[in-house]
Amino acid sequence: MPDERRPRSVTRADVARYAGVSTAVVSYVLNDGPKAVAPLTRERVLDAVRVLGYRPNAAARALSKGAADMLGLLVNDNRNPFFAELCHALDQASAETGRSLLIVNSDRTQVTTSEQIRDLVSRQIGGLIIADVLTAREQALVESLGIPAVLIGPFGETDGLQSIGVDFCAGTRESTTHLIEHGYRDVAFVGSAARYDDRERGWREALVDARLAPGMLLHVPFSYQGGYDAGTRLADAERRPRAVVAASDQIAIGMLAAFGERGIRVPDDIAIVSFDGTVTADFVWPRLTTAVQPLEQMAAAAVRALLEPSPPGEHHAFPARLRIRESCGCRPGGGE
Amino acid sequence: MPDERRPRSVTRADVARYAGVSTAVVSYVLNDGPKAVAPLTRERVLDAVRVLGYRPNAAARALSKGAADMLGLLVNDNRNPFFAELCHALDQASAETGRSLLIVNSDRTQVTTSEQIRDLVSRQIGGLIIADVLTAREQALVESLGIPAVLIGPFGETDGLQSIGVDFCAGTRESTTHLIEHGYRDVAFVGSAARYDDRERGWREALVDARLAPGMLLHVPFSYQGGYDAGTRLADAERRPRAVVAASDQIAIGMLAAFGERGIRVPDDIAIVSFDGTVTADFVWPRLTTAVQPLEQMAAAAVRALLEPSPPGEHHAFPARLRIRESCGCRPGGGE
DNA sequence: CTGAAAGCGCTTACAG
DNA sequence: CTGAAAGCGCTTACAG
Repeated sequence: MPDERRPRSVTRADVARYAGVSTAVVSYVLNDGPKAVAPLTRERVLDAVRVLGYRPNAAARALSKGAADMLGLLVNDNRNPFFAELCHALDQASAETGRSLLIVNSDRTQVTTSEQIRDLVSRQIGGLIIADVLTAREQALVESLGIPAVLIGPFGETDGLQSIGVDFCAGTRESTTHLIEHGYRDVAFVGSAARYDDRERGWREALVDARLAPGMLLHVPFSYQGGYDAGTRLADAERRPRAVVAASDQIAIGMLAAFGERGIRVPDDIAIVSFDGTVTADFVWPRLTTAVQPLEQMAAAAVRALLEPSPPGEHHAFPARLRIRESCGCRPGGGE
Repeated sequence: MPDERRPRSVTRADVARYAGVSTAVVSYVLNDGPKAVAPLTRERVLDAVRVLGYRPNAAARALSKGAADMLGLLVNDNRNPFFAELCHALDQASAETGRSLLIVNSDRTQVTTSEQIRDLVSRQIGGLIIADVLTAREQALVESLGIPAVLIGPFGETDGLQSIGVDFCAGTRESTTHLIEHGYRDVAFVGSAARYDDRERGWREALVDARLAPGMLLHVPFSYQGGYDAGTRLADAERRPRAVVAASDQIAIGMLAAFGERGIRVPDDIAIVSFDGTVTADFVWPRLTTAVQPLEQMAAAAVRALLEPSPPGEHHAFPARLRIRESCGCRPGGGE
């Protein structure tokens, strides 16, 4: 028996020969076009494919068509729970259109993001999903490359690119109002200093609506550590707020750790609401009341935006939905 | 000005023309081989590349070479924090060899894992990393495809495939022993029923070493929910154990929620150690004492195993390192 | 050290 | 409805 390892894979020509047709016809039936094929011929081809175990070579197809059945995703760090969930949703959504997702983390030191974008494009991706903040230069690069692109995540809207997000302002306003309805008058906010982020504004507006004085405002990175640091500062404040709005679940969880460490009880000593609706928020104690982002819908919209692009600059904001749990002081499932 | 969108990209032929050489020479300099090129010619080519802003077409290259500069990764669910960190490490490791990572989640209902494997291979990936449990059929498929493959994660070793993991038995044995040294005599174990998982054995051996009676044993899925359920059962047990070994951080965190909900204090009422060393373990309260898996090293080893394959069946186990924090009853950073 | 040319496996006008 | 053939942009023996 000759060397059988990595058998030269069967090619379109083999299928054509076996079925007694031209390779063109094989293409037509496999791609359902662009030409019609007689039902009987079609059956013969399909049969040959089955018998031979034929699989098209995606690279050849990509070269020929000038486009691979792949989408690119640029994300800062797929370990961040929110982005991990977003990646997953995007993988699903793009798989539903028969495309694979090439995920690239931009938090790498050896390579610039521009390099990564160029690399993605050289792989003939059909579109680029950006779940990351881009510098003006980088965005200009993306626009000049001429491939469909869409921004997704908490990065606001921008001229020149389509974008998908949620209504952060309304979401935070609602959760802040919820806290106020619990009777807390002194409501702090912990979020990022990013100017594209509307969560701070939502919090502010809710306080104004309720004619409350502005609460304590802390800017930290979007991470457990950021939340932990904020929690520490809140705990040590001369007048500790009675409630706090966290801009993300991660921040809230970091705060929980800082509070736990100091014996500060949530929600009894300080109530918390947060944003995102990641799974982890449901498995800390107390469970987090959080504004849930509809990731599946957002992901589907992002993929759609690549396949049938809208005008650049167009922004689609989905509503967040407040999920009530224990951290705000409610007793869901308790005595309702 | 004519239509400038998506300018026909500059090709190797353009570069060759501009530099006044053949396309072969362009290839030689860009790939550093297989032929040598005169220094001056080389400069001319490099210059042309710069001036024209040339980028090789990866699809053409893949077709020509029969291999894309891509590695495939099959993972059950990239949202699981441990696997999210593993994905990230693998992305880094493969990027370091100039390859992109095509990540595919197998937790999809519309498509079989075998289909996903075939799809990956049709994209001409240079190797397949499997961070997932495979059925015998699926593994046979991988082997028959003849591409380099490696199993990574808590899935043990297997004939026919190279694999990378950590020494679960020793790791758990060490953490269990640590608990015992705290004076706890009644140590439970919460893990999976998987026969490839050696963590249960490590726990058992530590108890035997200490001449302790076997503790309570619970089998649950590797998830927050699994941990939560286990925590509930532990809490409701007629004789609640004094300490528990969790097979993963996620399980431990789920247990923490169940305990928190019932007012059971950790570590005062029940001490916990877990496994994995994910970031989240450091930001719950109490912080988890956990056996850390050296993900970067494991990822690098996995990529290496693809590029210079070892004999199938070969297994490389890395040691886990116990990270002491508060959940076991220690006071790290406290009064040491 | 360099070039002309075949080939990788597809897709798709162009004829019939 | 089907086929012969050019072309996608690379790589790499094969000559010189």
